[in-house]
Amino acid sequence: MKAATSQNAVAGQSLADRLYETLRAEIVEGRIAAGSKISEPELARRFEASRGSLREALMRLEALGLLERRVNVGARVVDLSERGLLELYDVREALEGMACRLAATQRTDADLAELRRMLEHHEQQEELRAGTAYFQPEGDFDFHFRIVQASGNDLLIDTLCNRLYYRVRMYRYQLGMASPRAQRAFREHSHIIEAIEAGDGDLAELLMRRHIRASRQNIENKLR
Amino acid sequence: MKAATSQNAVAGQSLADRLYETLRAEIVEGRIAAGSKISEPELARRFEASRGSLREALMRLEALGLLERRVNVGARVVDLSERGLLELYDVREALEGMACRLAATQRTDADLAELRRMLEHHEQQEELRAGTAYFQPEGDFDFHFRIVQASGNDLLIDTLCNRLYYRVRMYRYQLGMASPRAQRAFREHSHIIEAIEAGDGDLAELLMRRHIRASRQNIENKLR
DNA sequence: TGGCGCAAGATTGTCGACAATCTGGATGTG
DNA sequence: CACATCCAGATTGTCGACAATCTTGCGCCA
Repeated sequence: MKAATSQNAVAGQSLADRLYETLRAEIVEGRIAAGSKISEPELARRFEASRGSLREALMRLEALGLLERRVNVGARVVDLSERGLLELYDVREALEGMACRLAATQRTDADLAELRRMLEHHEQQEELRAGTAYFQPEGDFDFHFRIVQASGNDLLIDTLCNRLYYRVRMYRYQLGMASPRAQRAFREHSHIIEAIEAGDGDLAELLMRRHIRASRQNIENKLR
Repeated sequence: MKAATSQNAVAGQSLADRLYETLRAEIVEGRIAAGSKISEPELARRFEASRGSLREALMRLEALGLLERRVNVGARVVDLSERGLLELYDVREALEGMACRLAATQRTDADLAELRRMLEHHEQQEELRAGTAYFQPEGDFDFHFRIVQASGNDLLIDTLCNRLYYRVRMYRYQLGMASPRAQRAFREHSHIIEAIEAGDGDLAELLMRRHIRASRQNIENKLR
């Protein structure tokens, strides 16, 4: 093993990789404001990297849909909008519905056991927090995340977990969309697992789509 | 207006943009073989560009899902597989189904007129080619393409028309999946348009999903 | 003879500099 | 006073070179 040449070197990761991950987190969490302009020289100085490596990171962020770049003008962080959030829900409804359908027939026993374990964990947390509790967003999302991975469709997994995932988190962080539908969401998750366990793809898809549509409706009501 | 500095300069396009588009076409059409390794120095010499600009094009191709890159190893064109093709159909079924549902309520009159025009055009072509005809792939895809754009959901449009589009075309070119379901596909398209015109989102989605699933089934039968 | 280690060549990652282009403010004119 | 023009500064796009890493083929040893 060689010693790391830079301070934060990780095996199998390039400098551009680390810049990409760091910037991604800063954009998702709003430390770099939505809609703000990105200055390549400024960021390069801040991270003590060359503009080339930084540009590689920026291009990956553009591919993720977190940045928009225009030739000879530069990059801007995407704007968050009510419309964009609702669009995200429609795409999730379609893709996670399909993921759920596939998971009903493609899941392994390990997938199912893991889903049950997560559900139990959520139930305990809910009991602790009693009535004031809201479904912690990360836990909810992990649940969805896990179902997608049980679908066995690599393209679907990549699209949801690598492409849309960070956009969802960005909206949650910055528009604070923690859905306060604790018991209801818990029951819906529970029914979805049952359908998956029964191998009923039609029902599993239907339930997941309803679940996501209910979230969307909940947001829509809040917004007006 | 300034004179172009390079031979093929286009306004509002960078060199990396052009390399990206050229390479994308070569990969989609199989001129650069699926699964083959990409040599940065070789391609840079071939296009008389620097490695930097070429690398930018390669990174965009990676974001498109046409290349896979590993750190310190290089880039390879993705492999085409039966499994990958079927995965693509499942994702399309979910997304185009949703696009169809949205188009039923979001379409403009211009969208509808354009869809009808395309359908008529297809009908004429089919009459000309009589029985031996097969539904020309590009025409079929343009139809799907147009419906997606009528959905009004920018995220959905981008995902299907910028991300998955080229992967679909790559499979069509290289595995030659021209579906020989001419009359049937034509009738299905016709019914889809009617559902969209009637504003019946449920039906429009159902019909589109059946349509795509039938294509998938057709491919699946052929493969065994 | 088969397998391991090592060195040479080639490839990828990173960097700093130069050229082309855009942005914003000052200036002049109707 | 409004508007078009132009210039200066800054930013982005492109390039060639150097350093780090991987691959390949050879030699050596059990």
